[in-house]
Amino acid sequence: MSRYNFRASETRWQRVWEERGTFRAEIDHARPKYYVLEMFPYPSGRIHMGHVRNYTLGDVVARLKRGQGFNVLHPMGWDAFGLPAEGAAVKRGIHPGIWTWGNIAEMREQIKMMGLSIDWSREFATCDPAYYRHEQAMFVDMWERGLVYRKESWVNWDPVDNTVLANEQVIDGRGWRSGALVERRKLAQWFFKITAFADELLEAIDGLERWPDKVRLMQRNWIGKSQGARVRFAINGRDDRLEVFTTRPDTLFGASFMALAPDHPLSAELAKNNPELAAFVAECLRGGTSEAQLETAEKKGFDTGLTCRHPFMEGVDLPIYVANFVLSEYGTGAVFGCPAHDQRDLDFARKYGRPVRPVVLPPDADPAAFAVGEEAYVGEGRIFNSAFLDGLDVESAKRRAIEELERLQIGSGETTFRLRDWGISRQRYWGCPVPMIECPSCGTVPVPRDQLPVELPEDVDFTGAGNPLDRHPTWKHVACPRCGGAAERETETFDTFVESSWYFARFCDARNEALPFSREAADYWLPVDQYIGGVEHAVLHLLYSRFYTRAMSACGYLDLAEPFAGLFTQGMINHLTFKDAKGEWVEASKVAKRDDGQWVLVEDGSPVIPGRVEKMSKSKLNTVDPTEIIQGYGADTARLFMLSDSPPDRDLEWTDAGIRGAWNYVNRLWRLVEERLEGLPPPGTPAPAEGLEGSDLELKRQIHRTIAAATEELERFHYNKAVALVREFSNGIEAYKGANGALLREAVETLVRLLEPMTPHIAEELWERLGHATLLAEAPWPTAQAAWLQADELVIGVQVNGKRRGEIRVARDCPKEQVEAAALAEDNVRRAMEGKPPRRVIVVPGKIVNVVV
RNA sequence: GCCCGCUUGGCGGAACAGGUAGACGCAACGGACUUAAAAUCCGUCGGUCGCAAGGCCGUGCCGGUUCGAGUCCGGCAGCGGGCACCA
Repeated sequence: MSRYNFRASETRWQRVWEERGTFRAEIDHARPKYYVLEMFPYPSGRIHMGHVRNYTLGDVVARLKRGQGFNVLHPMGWDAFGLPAEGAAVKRGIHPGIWTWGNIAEMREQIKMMGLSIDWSREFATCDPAYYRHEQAMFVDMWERGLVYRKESWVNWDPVDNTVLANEQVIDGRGWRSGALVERRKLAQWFFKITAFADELLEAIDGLERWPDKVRLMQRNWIGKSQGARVRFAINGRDDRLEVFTTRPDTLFGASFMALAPDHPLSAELAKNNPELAAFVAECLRGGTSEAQLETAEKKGFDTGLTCRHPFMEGVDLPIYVANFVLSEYGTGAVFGCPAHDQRDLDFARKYGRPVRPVVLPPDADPAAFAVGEEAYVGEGRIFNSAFLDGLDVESAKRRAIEELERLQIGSGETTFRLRDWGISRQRYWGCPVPMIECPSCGTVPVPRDQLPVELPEDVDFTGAGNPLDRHPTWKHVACPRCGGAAERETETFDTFVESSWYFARFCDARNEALPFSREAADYWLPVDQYIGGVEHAVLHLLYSRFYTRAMSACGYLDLAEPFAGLFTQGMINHLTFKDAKGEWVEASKVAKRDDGQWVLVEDGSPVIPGRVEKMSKSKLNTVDPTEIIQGYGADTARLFMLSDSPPDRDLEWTDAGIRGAWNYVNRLWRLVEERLEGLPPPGTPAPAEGLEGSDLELKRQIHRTIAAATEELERFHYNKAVALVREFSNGIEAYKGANGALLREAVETLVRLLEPMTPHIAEELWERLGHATLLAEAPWPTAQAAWLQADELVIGVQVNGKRRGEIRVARDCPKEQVEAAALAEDNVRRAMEGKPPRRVIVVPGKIVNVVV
């Protein structure tokens, strides 16, 4: 008997699938389509275990759906723009493009080792002008439709590197690379008008039924809709008014001060003639925006000396402060403070001696005695101390207050969102150039479509500081497309999230030169039926894509609101970490456990200390290289390990024992089939369908029960349970001692067929060994026959007073009375009843009997 | 601080919608085969008492609902994640 040679088998079947074009997808209106997509990789150079898990999960879906008769689209490509390429250019003097394309070539080979059922003919990289030219064209379309605009906005500016930093790149107020103190600067930036869809993006979340609740909730919070009112306060001694947004118009009678953001226009105006205020404003603006700083920052205010009139209370004036806790970007950049019912306002009021006037009375509180101490009251209650609002509950009072504001024409109901427009300008080289030209006489002019793409110049030097495109001697100098005069090209590039916001649509028609994709292809393939990736993209990428799809629809490229009908977020891969005696991280792959349980460094036997199980990361030296695993054990083993044990949405702990467990099963499967080949009738022999009894009947039932249950678990992403079912089925086949060859063939073929989505190579190999001339990857998925799904005898537990005391065997359709009688007659049950008569007997058909004495 | 999720053997995890807790696997232990090792095969495997039959305890902790709770309800603790001067 031969031993399974995974190396030969895996390369062979990968070649066969490729040569036959087994996984090529074409539009076919005769079949239902199914689009499976995993979040495409950034070409860093090596695949990691997270990729292996991600693509294994996707491949199970793709192969299952293909078996079930769907026309499956399962593509792969490269999210190829990004900062690491520029980092490599600075560090090693390689052009970002060369570095990126080299990495793609390597990673493609690594991914291909996994034996995924991918249509490689649709592969593309987003750094290819053939891709980003369409992005530029769409950008111009969106600009023309008002979905793109340019405006001054505050950014994190690194004064050493001369570049904008994303919030994530500011660590403790300093640039992540230069270490320089980050400044807040106002800069003209390009924006996508995502807020135009804020309400729609929020409402549509309800319809994303096949998305995880967690992600839907995170998006809801991110969009952050608040309903309230805009109130215009009259300023004493001035003609203009101070506009404020509040979600609590019901507490207006509790107002005791006003607060402006440091960069509010009024703050700036007043600071001009007030050096002290100017210094205060500067101090606030300098303060970092990092979370830690905000958390510890003390509430500080500066009294401007100005006052507002209370909108409802004659003769009551409210002092106007500039305060460090007010955000200029949210609402109107100004607030009214109601200390009794807002903790932050209370802290401020206590510090600056402002009155605290409660206006919401908690249920059962005494209006005469109720006072606010160190904690603001934010709960429900009745309004008091509030003239015409007195006696109303909070919600009614909000409505009533808004009515009054509208009647007096000093305010109105308003909805605000936390969501901001998406700033996409990056002062970087390795990204898609913004296809715009600034002309001194014509203003902003888009690059004409026939001149697209605006390609990146090749001859660029990388020093790491500033924007190479801006420093390029000639690239930005162009003639204005409108007037022909001297003009300047935009030297910024897009945020790389723009590329990933529409790549799923490009896969539908990846070779299209004239268009990003044809309407026909998009209409046929989209939306993505099943999208799979890490939860770290729950907000950014998944929200941007939802916006971008709507924007593409607005421009007529397709007619679709939601790009991803189903979303699955996989867990991370964790691994044990190790440190040496000095407390330095030790590479987990160079460590082994001695027989006495001590962990040691393999090369010199020196002891190491195992630490926590943590997410695989380079810094903790606990990564495992997937290619080494695939070369050592085979892709099927690696895939099976990814699917066994841990549910796919939970974190998976990498263990050597686990990979050996998968390896052992692959080999056991091989033996299982090989040892039985001789006794099998030729392929195509009809499966026995009647007259079965004993172990034959048992096996027949297990075949169909396993088909039914495994299919269901596979469809529900319960891959660990599907693996368990299949293993149980293997155990069943191994235990079968009968001689029915046709039945055994049915069992073995079913086993192999069920395993194909998980371990496709060995399944394909065994399918051939079983005498088939056609490919398993093209074979239909088996159907469970209802007749074999139920046993005719059941084992039922019997409880006495809720404690399990025994069990009885009864026929499936045994009437209740007989079940009851059998239960009461059971020895152990009678003993537990201690001769007492049953007071009550509960019979749950097919499940349990409970005798109450 | 606010919001969400999780907590079951030595370990990963099963238990569909309240109905036999611990499927399947890993590890461990005992045995067979073998000169030996690996591989393979057979068996044991929540704790505890018992020769056994079987008993008692057991799903983070406290309480409740129910004939019956890992599952539902209330409270608490621990762990993980998201958001965070958002007015």
